[in-house]
Amino acid sequence: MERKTSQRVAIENIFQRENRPLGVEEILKEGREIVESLNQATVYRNLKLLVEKGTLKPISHPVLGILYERTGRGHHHHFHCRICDRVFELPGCMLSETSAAPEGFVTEKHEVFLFGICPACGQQQ
Amino acid sequence: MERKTSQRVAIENIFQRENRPLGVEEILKEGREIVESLNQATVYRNLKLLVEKGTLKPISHPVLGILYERTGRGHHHHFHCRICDRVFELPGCMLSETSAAPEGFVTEKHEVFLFGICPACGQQQ
DNA sequence: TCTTTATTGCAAATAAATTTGCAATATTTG
DNA sequence: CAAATATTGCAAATTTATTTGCAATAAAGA
Repeated sequence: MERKTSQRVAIENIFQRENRPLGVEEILKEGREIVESLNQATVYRNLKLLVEKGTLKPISHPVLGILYERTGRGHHHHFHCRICDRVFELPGCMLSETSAAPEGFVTEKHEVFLFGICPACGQQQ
Repeated sequence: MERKTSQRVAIENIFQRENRPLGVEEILKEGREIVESLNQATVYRNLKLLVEKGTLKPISHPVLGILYERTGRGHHHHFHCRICDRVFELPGCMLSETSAAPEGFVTEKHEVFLFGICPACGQQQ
């Protein structure tokens, strides 16, 4: 049966706390602040389990590569801050799929990636 | 000085003819129909030159990875057909950057990827 | 607490994409 | 046409991301 290890708990907590898509490197870095021995392989293994369990799903970001985000939060877009390099989920959708493509194209789904400066970084300037 | 080899010309012609973003594999496959000896390394080397020259630019597609498209065609979105796996450029933009992100986020640019069925594949069904 | 075994850390192994060394080839210019 | 050298094909080398074998560790239940 599945065991509740400190590293597994740490990884899950990081997703809860950050509440945004995270990459392996980021998870590893933050995870080591909680469990200093945390290894890359452990992160990969737990991410795989969490994806299989349906807790997380991988997304492919055009700049940052593969990130993991929590499932079950409905359609949303992604915002990438060029200052802090964090990605945020933006709930809601301002894109009309029917008018997004010309006549003849049947749009079934879409992904929107926004780039710029997040509120936290904007204030510090 | 730069030489006009058959393989270089072939690669440039493929972009002209297809008029859509292309991946290395696709370029190699089509290129070999023109110059059968065409090698992968040659494709990579020529793509690099064309990018440096400013003729092409790489885009990172969330599903297909890195594709190359011709520069100077203004802002557009990308449509990926799940039947033929081709990517098309959709000129125009139906996304309002100001309303795309909540208060506090400063959006500087964006990328939209649409997924579905292209006109050609839609007709064949 | 003891036993079972899931999980971890580490290093080595894979996988996939891209680059590079080098001899052979082909384009360009005199 | 000959000479100079940019370019190619090929295979090996890199690079980066991810996976795996294995012995050591640590949850969980009896």
